[in-house]
Amino acid sequence: MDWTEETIARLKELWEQGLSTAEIGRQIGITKNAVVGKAHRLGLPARPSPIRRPGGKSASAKAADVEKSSAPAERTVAAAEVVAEPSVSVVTTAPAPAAVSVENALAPPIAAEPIQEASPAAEVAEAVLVVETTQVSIAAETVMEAPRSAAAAPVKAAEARPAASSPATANAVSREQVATPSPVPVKAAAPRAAFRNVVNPPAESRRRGPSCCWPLGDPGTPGFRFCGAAPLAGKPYCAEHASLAYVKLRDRRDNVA
DNA sequence: CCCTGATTCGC
DNA sequence: GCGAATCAGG
Repeated sequence: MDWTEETIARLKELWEQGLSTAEIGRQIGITKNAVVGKAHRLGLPARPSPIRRPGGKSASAKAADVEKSSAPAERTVAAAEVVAEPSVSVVTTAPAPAAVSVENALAPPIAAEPIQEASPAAEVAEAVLVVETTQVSIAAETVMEAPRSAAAAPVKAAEARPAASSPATANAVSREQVATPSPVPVKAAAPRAAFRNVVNPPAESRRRGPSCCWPLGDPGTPGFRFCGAAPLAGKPYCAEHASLAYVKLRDRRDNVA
């Protein structure tokens, strides 16, 4: 691993976001050991560790430590949370499961994503509402379209995403997983892009407040920027990029970028 | 078993 | 400096 400025920056960024070391490693394409090692060397703030090593504190110091253990909370939620999503949405009933086979249903269709999470800002709530209603129409639309397009388009979408995110196998799916955006993160598959245009009207570019930090373009080059769309509550990415970032896999270790 | 983060230590 | 191996708690 050559630690370029970009990768270090990315490491720091993800570290500050509270991602687990393993998760950071997956996104950067290195092991968690490398992440921890580097973070340690960089002097990044330690996380609450699940263990105390013999080299460190005495046994008596243990009791004092116990109570301070407050976890990074939100991070732990992310995985489970996304797993739940496909079944949650009002809209999910319609096209997704039908179009994508059960074991590929990992790709929570965009329609399944953003809805219920509590949004701090009223502004966001509003946006969610818009999305929600839009989704309904999408769903209806897609239902009608399904007979002719289901065989081709949605399935392609399902397999295109993981393939684009990493060269690894796309079919093993049972757990939640963060896939690596390759250096240049992935143009979404065509069918998804179609959805996206409806679901995310170009309002996002002028939003204020938290913004999706999915990198677009090559870091260090003029065109590089971050997505900037409104992120999902509690996530660093917008709905679109969260769906790229969180991918189900049977075995995470197969998916290292 | 799975997960987690931290330390160690050979390279 | 790097990171695999290892540890140890949940």
